[in-house]
Amino acid sequence: MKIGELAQAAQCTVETVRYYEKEGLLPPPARTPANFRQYGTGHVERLRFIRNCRALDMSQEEIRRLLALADQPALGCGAVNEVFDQHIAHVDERIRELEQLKQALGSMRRRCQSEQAVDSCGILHAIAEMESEPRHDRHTHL
Amino acid sequence: MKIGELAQAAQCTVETVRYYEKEGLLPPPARTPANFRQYGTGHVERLRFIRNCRALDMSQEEIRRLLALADQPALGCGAVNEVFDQHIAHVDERIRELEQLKQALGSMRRRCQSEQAVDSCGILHAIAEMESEPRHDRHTHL
DNA sequence: TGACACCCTGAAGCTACTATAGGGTCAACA
DNA sequence: TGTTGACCCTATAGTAGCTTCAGGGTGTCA
Repeated sequence: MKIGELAQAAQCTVETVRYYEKEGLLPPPARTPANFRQYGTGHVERLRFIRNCRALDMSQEEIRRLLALADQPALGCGAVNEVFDQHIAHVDERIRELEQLKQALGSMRRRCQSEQAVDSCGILHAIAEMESEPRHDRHTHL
Repeated sequence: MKIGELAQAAQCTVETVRYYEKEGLLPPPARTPANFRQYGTGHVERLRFIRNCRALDMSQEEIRRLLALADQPALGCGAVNEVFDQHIAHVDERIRELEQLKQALGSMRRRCQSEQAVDSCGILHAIAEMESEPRHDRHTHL
């Protein structure tokens, strides 16, 4: 099958397919005499796997690890579970961060109930009065 | 004050300061004869405001809107509240998305309790069996 | 005079793609 | 036979919000 069919089978665009090939997630397929990419069912499975991982918000790096593990049938799946558990932990952590953020935003929002001049807007004052802290870099991609 | 002092006052790097200038969030300051940037207290306030907004996970676009509103003291703060409320809504929505994701990941995780060969790993099978859906693009930056 | 901390510009790198430009291939139809 | 249209190709640049790097200049102290 050609790249357009493959893309449709995995519900993504042809650009994404070519991108995954360039990134080494999808192996380069055979070519027709006219230099068109030619794919088989193995490619469909692999691409769908990648897209499903992305739908679960995994990073390219996590997917790369999963694929490498899946490619070695001799292995046990302990390492797979580990990658998965780490991903779940990332999601949990991001939820906690956002819940905290929501609290902070809510209490700032309550400082401006009525419409007033911007100079005396409680929200703008609340922002200005925050303690500037060095930005803690995110350890997740979510 | 020079760029290094300004950066320290707002707990960010000098590169970030120069970046904000290039993006138009921070107005270009005067220069010394040696072409060094020279800042005053107004710059400190504005930079701290920007960094505090970023600490609240606002996008550059949201910050740009807030600054434009704050720069017009004649205005009422209704528009400010609107930007803020929209941001809160973004956070809420992202939390809901991640909660859903967490549910999905949890039920997949339960399909592989014991260590086994990767071929029969419940997690890998669960991923492979997912319905590939076209990716819905995120309407928030979070 | 040298060492060192600080400043300057411009360009490239990060993630996961998307979009664009400028071209080639192939089957069908007039 | 020519041409239209759907598809394919490569290479490059753009997105957000910075960070890092290369290759220089400036200012102060010993």
